[in-house]
Amino acid sequence: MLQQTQVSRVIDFYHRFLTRFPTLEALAGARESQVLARWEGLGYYARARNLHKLSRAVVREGLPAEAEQLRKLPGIGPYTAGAVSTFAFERRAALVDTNVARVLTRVFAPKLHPKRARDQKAIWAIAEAALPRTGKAAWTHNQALMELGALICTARVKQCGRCPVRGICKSRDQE
DNA sequence: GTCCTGTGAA
DNA sequence: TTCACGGGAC
Repeated sequence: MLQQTQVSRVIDFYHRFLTRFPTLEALAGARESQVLARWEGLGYYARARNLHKLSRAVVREGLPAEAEQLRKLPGIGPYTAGAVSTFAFERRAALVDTNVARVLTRVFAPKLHPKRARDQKAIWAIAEAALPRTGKAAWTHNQALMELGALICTARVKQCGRCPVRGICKSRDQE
């Protein structure tokens, strides 16, 4: 649900969705039309169809922990694969969403453009290089990167004065 | 108009 | 590599 969709918009849909489909088995057993009905208004309906397909695959074969394996599931791209691997399994996996891409480019590589397709490889390379040694530390590191992007290093009004990494940031506001 | 915890198809 | 896909907030 969070793919290209703000957290504040997802929360209500998320709770209503889980009330209707409390388990993966419940979701897998539902008709696609029922799943789409609960998605109505959220947009990007391919996500609902993919999630439904995914539930059936995972009920059958289980949920892998490695990003490379997660990638094979419908609707799971590079970002979600990394997010599930690190947040659900505490693996040492990199993740780049729109927030992280913005934070990493601002801090380490101001010449890269976070939205530009041809810069994505370089941004992922930075994300890999910035990863701490252990999976547990990676969990915290990735959470911190995303929170920094969501709360401080935001797209419109960045709050450099409150930023914990302003000392090493290559895009910090001059005071 | 830009942005949001992107992905799959062309 | 580029593009369509939703909808709401700013």
